[in-house]
Amino acid sequence: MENQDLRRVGLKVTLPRMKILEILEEAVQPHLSAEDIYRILLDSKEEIGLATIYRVLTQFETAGLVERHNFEGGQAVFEIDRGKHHDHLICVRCGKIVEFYDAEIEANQQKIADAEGFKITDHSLTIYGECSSESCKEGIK
Amino acid sequence: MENQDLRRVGLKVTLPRMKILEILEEAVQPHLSAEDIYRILLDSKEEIGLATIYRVLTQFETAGLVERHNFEGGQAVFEIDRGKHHDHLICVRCGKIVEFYDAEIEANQQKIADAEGFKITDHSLTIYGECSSESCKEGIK
DNA sequence: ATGTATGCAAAACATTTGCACCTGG
DNA sequence: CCAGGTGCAAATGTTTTGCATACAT
Repeated sequence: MENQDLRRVGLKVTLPRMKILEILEEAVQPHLSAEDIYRILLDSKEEIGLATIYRVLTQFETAGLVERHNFEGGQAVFEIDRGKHHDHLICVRCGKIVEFYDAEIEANQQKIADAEGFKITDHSLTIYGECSSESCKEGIK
Repeated sequence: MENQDLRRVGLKVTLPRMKILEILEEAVQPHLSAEDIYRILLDSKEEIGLATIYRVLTQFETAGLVERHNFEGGQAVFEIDRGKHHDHLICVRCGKIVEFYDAEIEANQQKIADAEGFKITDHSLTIYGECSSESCKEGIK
């Protein structure tokens, strides 16, 4: 129950926060921009200001509930943090996003950071490419 | 001689372009934002508009002369492309940037993309952490 | 009640664009 | 000369902020 998640991180349980958390948890495509969330809320007749969405997402990020990704293309996207670290493969044509995890890559990153005397706080690996799905090739998107 | 680089990619040799290319090639810290370049030009008494810098950098990127990186923190940074691909390790405290290359990571990325049916066009790996330099620890920056 | 949260509008940024003027080949 | 380049100001798109009002506890 997400109410608990909110209380646990010290945030009051309010309607905007619950709705936004719900959308992030249930989205089919879990990588959403603030604007995406705004549109989804409008579609479900919820009147929540865009400014509130940005504020809430930033609070969620600080609280560790969501991750913010700065992929190419202007808008940041947010994704619920389910505790399983992963990186992303993004199709530059259709926008499809595939998550992946590679233990060897992770290990090598650690090795490199150690060698340079860095204590890792975060890292992001994003591979851009063209996927092979039919709909993408046809440009149907 | 950078005049040749410019001609080679089909750009007229103009003062702004030469100056910007020169700055990118000679900078001690080769990862510069458009604003950084603007400031450097101002310091050397060159009156070049910020809009021109953005236009020129975008042209350079298209021509393959420079790479644009979207690290965290709003501004994109540009780096001259010397043909040697590498990734970045960035200190979140003092901003220090270390470049690295790891053949195993590269190979693993290719393996993952292949497995998902993606043809890689680009990729970016950035590790954020805290470096161990004395000046950084002391917060002198 | 009271400290927080929200909504709105305005501000703040980074980046792009329109347009009149200038310049390199 | 003339296509292309530049400077300036204005436009854009995203994200943040100030402030008065509304809400959770």
